[in-house]
Amino acid sequence: MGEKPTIGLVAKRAGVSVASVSRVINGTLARPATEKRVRAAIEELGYHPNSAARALKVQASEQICLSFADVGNPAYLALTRGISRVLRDSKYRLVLSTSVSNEKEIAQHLQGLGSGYADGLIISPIVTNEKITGLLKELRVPTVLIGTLPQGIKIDNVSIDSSKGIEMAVAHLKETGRKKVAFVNGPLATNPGKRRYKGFIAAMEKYKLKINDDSIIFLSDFTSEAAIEGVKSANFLKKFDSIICANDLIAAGVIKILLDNKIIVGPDIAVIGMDNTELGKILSPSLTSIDLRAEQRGEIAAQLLLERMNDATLPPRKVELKPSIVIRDSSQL
Amino acid sequence: MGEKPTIGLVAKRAGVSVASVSRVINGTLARPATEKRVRAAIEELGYHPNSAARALKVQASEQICLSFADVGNPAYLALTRGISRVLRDSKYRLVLSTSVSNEKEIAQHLQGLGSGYADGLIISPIVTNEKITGLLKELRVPTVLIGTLPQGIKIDNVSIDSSKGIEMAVAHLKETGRKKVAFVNGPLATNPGKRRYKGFIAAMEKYKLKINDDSIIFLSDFTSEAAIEGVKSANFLKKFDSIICANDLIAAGVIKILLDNKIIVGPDIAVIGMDNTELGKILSPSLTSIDLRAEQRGEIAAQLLLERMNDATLPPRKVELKPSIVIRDSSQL
DNA sequence: AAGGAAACTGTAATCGTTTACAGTTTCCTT
DNA sequence: AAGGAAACTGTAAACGATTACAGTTTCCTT
Repeated sequence: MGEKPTIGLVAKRAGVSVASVSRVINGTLARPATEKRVRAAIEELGYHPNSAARALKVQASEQICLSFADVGNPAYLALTRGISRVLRDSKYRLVLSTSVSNEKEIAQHLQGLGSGYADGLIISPIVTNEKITGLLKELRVPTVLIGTLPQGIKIDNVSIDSSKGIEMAVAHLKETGRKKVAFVNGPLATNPGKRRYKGFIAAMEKYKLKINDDSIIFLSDFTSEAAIEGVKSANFLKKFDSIICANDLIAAGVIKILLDNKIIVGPDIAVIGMDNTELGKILSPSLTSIDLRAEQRGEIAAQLLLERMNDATLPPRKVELKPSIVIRDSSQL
Repeated sequence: MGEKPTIGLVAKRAGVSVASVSRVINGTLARPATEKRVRAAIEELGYHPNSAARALKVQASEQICLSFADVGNPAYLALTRGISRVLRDSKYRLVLSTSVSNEKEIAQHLQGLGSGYADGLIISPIVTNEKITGLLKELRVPTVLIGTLPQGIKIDNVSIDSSKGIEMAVAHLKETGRKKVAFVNGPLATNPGKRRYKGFIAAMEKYKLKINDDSIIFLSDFTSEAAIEGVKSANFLKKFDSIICANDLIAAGVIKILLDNKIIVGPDIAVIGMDNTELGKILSPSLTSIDLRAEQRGEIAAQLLLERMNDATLPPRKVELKPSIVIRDSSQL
C-alpha cells in the first residue's frame, strides 16, 4: 500500500518475470499456476497497470476525444449520451473538449491531437471554413464528423437530413390547412443554419406556399433567449398561422411569447420545433417536433469510429439518417 | 510529414540535444539563438510532444476525471459547464465518466483511477454507501466531491444547502398565504432525495405548516416522466394550494399535469422548482425556482481541485453555497 | 526413458519524454 | 588577457509498460 505498485513489484511478489505478469494482464497465455500467482499478487498489491506507460509502448491512448462548441444545447447532450453509451462497452475513455468556439481554438485543439492523447476524434463543428477544412484534412487520428461534411474531405460522416425534416414540418402544416408559414432560424453563418434555411425554401416551394420578405427570421443563436429577444413582438408573429423553429429551444421561446400574449398555440398559431428533445413532452401545449435523432447520431458516430480505429483501410463512410416528425399538441387545430 | 516527429528528430534538425529541445518546450532556459532554432525545427516538423511519454516521465496525465451518474439532468450539464470553464484556462483535459450508475460500476471506476489516467477527480455520487465511502477513503488521487460528503471522509467538498433552499420555498409560500404545501421529491434512496426530504420537514415545522400523510410524494427518478407517471392525478394535486418540486424537471411535469387539467398555475396552485435551470424561463407560466448554483458549484469544485493538486498539504476544505430563490410567475397569485 | 514438439517463461530492448549531473561556453571583472 | 562565475548544453538514466527472441520446462510419443 505504500508506494504505487508497478509491474516489477507484482512480478517479484509472484516470483515471476515482468513479462509473465504483462502476459496474464493482456493475452493470458500462461500456465494456470503462474496465472494464479500473478493474479493473487495483483490483488494483494492492488495493482493497476499504468496507462501512460502502456500508452507509450503500444502507441495508443485508449481515449476518444469529443469536441463540439457548446454544452448548453440539449441536442448535444443527447449526442454525448449516445456516444458514451457505445463507449462504455469498449475500452475507450471519453475526453470532452468543449472549448472550441472560435477558429483559433479549433485549430489549436485539432493540432493538439498531434500529441496523441486520443486515438480517435468525434467532432461536430458548428461552422466550417477553409482553415478548419484544411486542418481536418491533415488530421492523423481517425475521425468522424457529425454534421455537414465539407467538400473534398474523406472522413467518416454521420448526418441528418434536416432539409427533409423541415419538409416534413411544412407538409404537416400544409395538410392541416396552414398557409402562412414563418421560419425562425439560428444564425445563417452556421452549418445547421444554412442547411435549415435551404431546406425551408425548398420545402415551401415544393408545397407551393408563399415566402414573404419577413417569413424568415435569423436569430443570433439557437437558444430560447435569442428567440425571445430576436422575435420582436407577438404582433409580428400574428401575421402567420404557423411557425417552424430551428430547434426546440427556439420553439420554447416562441411559444412563451405567444402564450404571454394570449395567443392559443395550436389552434391560433401552430409551432413546430426541431430535435425532439425532452423539452417537447414537458411544454404545454406539448411540442410537435422534428426528431433529428441526436442520440442515434452519437451512437452511430461512435460505432463508425470504433470500426475505423480497428481498420484504417475502410473507405470513408457516410451515414445520413432520416428524421421523423413527432406530432403533439402545438400544431393541432 | 512522413513519420510522426519525435523530440529526437527535432533535436537533430535544430542541431542541438534532446535536452535542449525539452527545455525550450518547458521551462525555456535557453540561449535565444538555440531557442529560435528549436522553435523553427518544431514548426517545420509540426512537432507535438507525445503526451503519454511526458505523462510517464513526470507522473502526471494532465487530465481530470469528472464522474456522475446521469448525463440527462440539466443540473449536471450546468455543473459540467462550470468545470470546463475553469479547466479551459488550465493545462488539464476533462475526461468524462458517466458510466457510474450502480455500485459495481462506481467501484470499478474508482479503482480504475489507480492506472493514473487522471491527476484529479471530481465526483458527484447520487448515492453513497459504505462500500463507496470506503473506496473514496482509499483514493490516491486528489478528489473533490460535489454533494453530501459522507461522514469521516477527509476530502474537499462543495455542496449546496438544499434544506435552506426548501426553507426559502416554504417561506415564500407562507408569505404569499399558501397553507397546504405538497412536496414532490425524487427517490429517498438518493443523497439529494434524503436531504431535500429532511429540509422539507424542518421547514414546514419552522413555519408551522401541517404535513399530512400524503403531502410528500417520492418519485422513481428526478425526471419529468417520473413526475407525470408518479403523480397519479390532478385531483390529487388539487388537495394542495402549492407544490414544491425537487427539481425543475419534476416541476415541469407537475405543471403539465396541472395545465392539462385546466388548473391555473400560480393563482390556483403555486409550483416551485429547484435548480433554476434554463427551463424555468421557458416554461409558461415561468417557473419560480430555487437556484442551487450548479454552475458555480462546478467552478468552485474545479478551482478547489486545481489548488489541491498544486498543494497536497492543504487541509480538506468544505464550501457550502447558499441557494437563492428566483421568483417568477408560477408562484404568483 | 529418451527424444522432440509444444507450451511456457525470462532477458533485455524499446516507446518518447524529462532531468540530474557533468561538461562546455560566455561574459564579466580585474 | 586571465580567471572565475554564471549561463547554457549534452549525455545518459530514468519513468513503467510490452514484446521479440531465446531459453527453459512440460508433456507426449515411442
